[in-house]
Amino acid sequence: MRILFMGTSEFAVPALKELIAHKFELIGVVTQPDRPSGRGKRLTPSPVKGVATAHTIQVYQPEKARNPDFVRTVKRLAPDVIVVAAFGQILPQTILDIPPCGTINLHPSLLPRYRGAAPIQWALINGETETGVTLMLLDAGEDTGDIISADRVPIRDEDTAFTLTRQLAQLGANQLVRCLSNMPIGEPPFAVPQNDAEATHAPRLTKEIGRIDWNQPAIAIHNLVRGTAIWPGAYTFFREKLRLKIVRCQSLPQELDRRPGTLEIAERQKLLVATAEGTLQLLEIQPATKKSMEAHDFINGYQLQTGEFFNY
RNA sequence: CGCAGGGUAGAGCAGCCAGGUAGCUCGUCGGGCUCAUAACCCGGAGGACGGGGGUUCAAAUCCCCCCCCUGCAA
Repeated sequence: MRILFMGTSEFAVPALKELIAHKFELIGVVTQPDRPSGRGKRLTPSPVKGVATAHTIQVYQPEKARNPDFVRTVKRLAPDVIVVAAFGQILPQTILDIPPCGTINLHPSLLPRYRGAAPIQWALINGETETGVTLMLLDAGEDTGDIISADRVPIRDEDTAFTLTRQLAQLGANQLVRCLSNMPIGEPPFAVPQNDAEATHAPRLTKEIGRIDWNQPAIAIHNLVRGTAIWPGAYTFFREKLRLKIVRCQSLPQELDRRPGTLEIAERQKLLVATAEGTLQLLEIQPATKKSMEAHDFINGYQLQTGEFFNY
């Protein structure tokens, strides 16, 4: 079975690796073009490209998937099935029509919930206690295609976008291998339509979403920290201009009886912040321009005093 | 040539602009106080200030080159 893989980010890597490990016939890998990235704007290949080239698989990097040249290329490759995972571009119907077995997409949520670009992040931000990864047939809509299968996983309190992404990526990869191993010949796998009435949307995060509002309950802020961990991070401002990213924290039920955003140092080493409801204990902090550090070191190095506050 | 901050005791920071015996908080070691302590008091160890050159009577501080770290941006 001729498989064309399309993916870009870290989430797609386990899927590609599993396909390689199980010796599926990969006729090519499509990924986003190398982008200027990182300090100094060096041209950087996507994580998926790194894996593909390491296994000497042909790589295609169209600027636009709907580009006629690229569509012709896909036709020429004549894939039986296209597998998509975190590719980052909308595929035009002209491409979806090509593979006789359909285009299979790996989506890290329990569809129809959390359709869109940032399902893992929003599930965490919303404080969900369960999520999953869904295998579906891509259609013209955004994550609206028929569902092939889904795996559920509980979200633990210590989960962040990092841990969940890693976990769901691996689960999804296994699920994909299972599906491809049982594929019918010459036609798409069995799938059932989504219930659109239950659909919710998980749009791409923006930098502004990471800005902490201390007038929110401690639990909500803690969830924001977990959900934005990969990017943009949950941040606030200290002593007027210093941007601080909260890397790790914990929400406590106790009330500080201070204005939200006010700091309190407890037992010489605990960094507490008053919120609208409950208290947030900061465990790990990263001031802009510094490496992330323990709250304890932050208190010592910056000579923190109870009563100081965060601007927001 | 994208913008910007930084590398000073085990950790986090100050000192650098206006060169002249290296400082703060924490940790650590020893002693004391205490029923006891992560609390408090006293004392000690630990740093050729990222690397290399230069200027100077004198460089953590001024000049040049290199290495490394980080935030933003993408």
